[in-house]
Amino acid sequence: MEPTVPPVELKHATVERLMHYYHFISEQVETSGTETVTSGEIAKLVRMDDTLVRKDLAAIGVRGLPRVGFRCAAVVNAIHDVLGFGRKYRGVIIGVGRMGSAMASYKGFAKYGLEVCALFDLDPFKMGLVGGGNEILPLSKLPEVVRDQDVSVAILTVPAEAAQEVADAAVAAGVKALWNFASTSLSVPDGVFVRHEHISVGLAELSYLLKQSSDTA
Amino acid sequence: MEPTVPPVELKHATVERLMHYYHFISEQVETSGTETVTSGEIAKLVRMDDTLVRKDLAAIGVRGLPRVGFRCAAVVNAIHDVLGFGRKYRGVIIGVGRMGSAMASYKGFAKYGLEVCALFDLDPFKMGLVGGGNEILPLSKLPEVVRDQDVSVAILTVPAEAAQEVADAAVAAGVKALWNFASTSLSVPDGVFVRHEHISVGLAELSYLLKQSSDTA
DNA sequence: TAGATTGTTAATCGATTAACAATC
DNA sequence: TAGATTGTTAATCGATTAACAATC
Repeated sequence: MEPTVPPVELKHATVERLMHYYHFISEQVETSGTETVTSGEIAKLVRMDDTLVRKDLAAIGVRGLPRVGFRCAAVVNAIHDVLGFGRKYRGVIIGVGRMGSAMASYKGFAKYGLEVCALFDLDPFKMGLVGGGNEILPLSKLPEVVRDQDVSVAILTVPAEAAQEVADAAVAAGVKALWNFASTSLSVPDGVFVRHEHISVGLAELSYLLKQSSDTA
Repeated sequence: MEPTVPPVELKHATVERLMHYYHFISEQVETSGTETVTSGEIAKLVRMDDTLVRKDLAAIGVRGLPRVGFRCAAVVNAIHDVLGFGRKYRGVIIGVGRMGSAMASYKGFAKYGLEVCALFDLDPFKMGLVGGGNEILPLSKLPEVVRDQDVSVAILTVPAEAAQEVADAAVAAGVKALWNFASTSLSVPDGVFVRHEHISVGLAELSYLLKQSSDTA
């Protein structure tokens, strides 16, 4: 039996838009139990053109019905499948400071397939402490854990100064992707994916926005 | 005296790229003390075309020198000025759970002009506790604080279910921008800026990436 | 049926890249 | 001077939007 979802190559921006639809439609279904949604409705709420919504949905193989729209469940399932939320993959958190601790006890990762299976820190005084059900290990154990538990992702919540060093260790240990929460650039070999979650980009946008509005005012 | 930096309207993507240059050049200066940098060098490290780098720098009024490149200090200062990092503005954190606590004690906001001046929570048992030097207040105090301390930004670190309600309260209290860390969409009136810091978008990208690479393998 | 909404092709728009003269 | 690098115009590319026939 063929999969309902065709193989697709999605752009970064498309993934972001799909997540937007995903949230929006899931919320709609939860709160008002709607069965169907039109591209126009989605477009209005996410403030974009309805054609683009239809294009995006067509790209992931969802078909709508004229006069009716799209089945909410079909859209949500298609996004779920295309983005691979049903697959399980494992990650480790490196750097158990405030941010790392918060991440370690966050329960929302599993919904998208990510299981955090170990915590690491550079500080020897933290060894053995427990966060979110996992013991904190020394970085020297990283290669072993990555290999034995088939870890794909290293979540970096270390200070900016330590980020490159830790990234190198994670890459050497064999992770396929880095999820970087440190405010710094990282250089990694080709083939390793890096997702930067720079809080400073958000800050920059806010700062710029407020400057603009005060300039205009 | 005219400002050295012309008034500019920057796109979201441009702000993001500028931050990338900003980090990269600052790091270079710190570690190797370089005085100048060429568009080609920047381009290589941030993996884009050098023409685009020159366009971006031209847009914020930085001029380079043929055969030499751009003065690092000039670039960093121009970005600093255009994005308004020198201006002070105030924010409040609403929702002092793990994430909110981590944010409350984060020292990196000031570098970009943001000062966190108050914490709020819905939980009456948290009232009076202190995080990052600020006492936790009930949400009922929000309008007063926003007015008296000229608060521009509300940082939302509440659970997704509470996000819309809290957003409404913040907008009613008069903030100009919301910085949303809850995994949910928000609807706000026109004129209020929302920056979503959806961790689930990052998760979606990782999930999709790992799915793709396992499909190809 | 009539009409709203889809799916898709064509047109537009903007962003990126190529090319190259100007310049230090 | 020779040549590397800038600044900028022109060309390309891709993404968004408009238009509209197909369809339920």
